[in-house]
Amino acid sequence: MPELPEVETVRRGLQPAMEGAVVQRLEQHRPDLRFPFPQDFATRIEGRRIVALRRRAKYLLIGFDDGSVLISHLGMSGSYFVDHAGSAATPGRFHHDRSKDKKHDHVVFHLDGPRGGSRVIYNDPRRFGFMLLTGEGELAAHPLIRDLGVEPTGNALHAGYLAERFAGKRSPLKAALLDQRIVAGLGNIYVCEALWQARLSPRRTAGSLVTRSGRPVARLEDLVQAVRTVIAAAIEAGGSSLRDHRQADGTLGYFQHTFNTYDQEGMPCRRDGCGGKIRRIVQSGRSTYYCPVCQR
DNA sequence: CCTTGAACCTGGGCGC
DNA sequence: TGCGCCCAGGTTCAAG
Repeated sequence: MPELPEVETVRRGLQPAMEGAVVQRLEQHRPDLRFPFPQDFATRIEGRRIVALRRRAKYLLIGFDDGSVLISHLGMSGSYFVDHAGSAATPGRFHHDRSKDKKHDHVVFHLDGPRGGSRVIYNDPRRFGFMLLTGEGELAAHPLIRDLGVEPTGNALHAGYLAERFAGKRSPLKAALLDQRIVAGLGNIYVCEALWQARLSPRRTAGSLVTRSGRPVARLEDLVQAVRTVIAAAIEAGGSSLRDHRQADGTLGYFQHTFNTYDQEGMPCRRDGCGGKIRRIVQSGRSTYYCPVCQR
């Protein structure tokens, strides 16, 4: 589920319920996810007011009034759900569908906010996600945050930057774009989509987009534009809805309806006049989808 | 430094 | 109905 656009969608969904709210009680249903929960997790969170909900790459950052910060990563299957106390229950399918997953509700934040009480539930069947506590002062130097590359949404991502990072790299473009130390927040889906958009082959080496003197080749600009466009469109659409991904308010994201390559093996390429067929290959152990005809 | 592959964990889909 | 296999949005660690 969660690449950058999904995490951003989660952040926006949680913000109204969480910002300004006080954690009355923290409920944990197991001792760990991918890592053990922080020492005295509940004690350190209970009674604290949430002052800010931010995102860096695929990390959700929950800031408290005492300067502590909860770093939350959703792994492959993590999701948050807001249960507004006292609001009219959404009837039917949504509650019904969700109930079967209750055994994977691992953490519940009981909140008392300016707009009344609510529960924020973290669910994660595969438990690749995790939660850690750090301080505002130590955040930038935290090992998980320290080495992250630029956000794909801002001006820091430009052809000159990529040229510098790609120079001399023999690894495939696909792997280079998945490297969180270069561009932070891209994942398997959006890398495939961006490469299709830029007409670049995932198998081409990253270094092939840089001249010997270290300057960006013209097509590197296409790649920058493609990454920006794909990520912006995905955020706009509220994240993708692969399998059971839902926005925090329970509605489904719908970006999946516009995938040009991801999970489209065998389908005709959607580029006008291309006539190619989408192919699936495996690169560094993960599926890559692309059109061998128009992506070069 | 570089790269690939396995590992972590559960669930869904498919072939038999 | 069930079993076994493969696959899945991510990241880390070991080995070559």
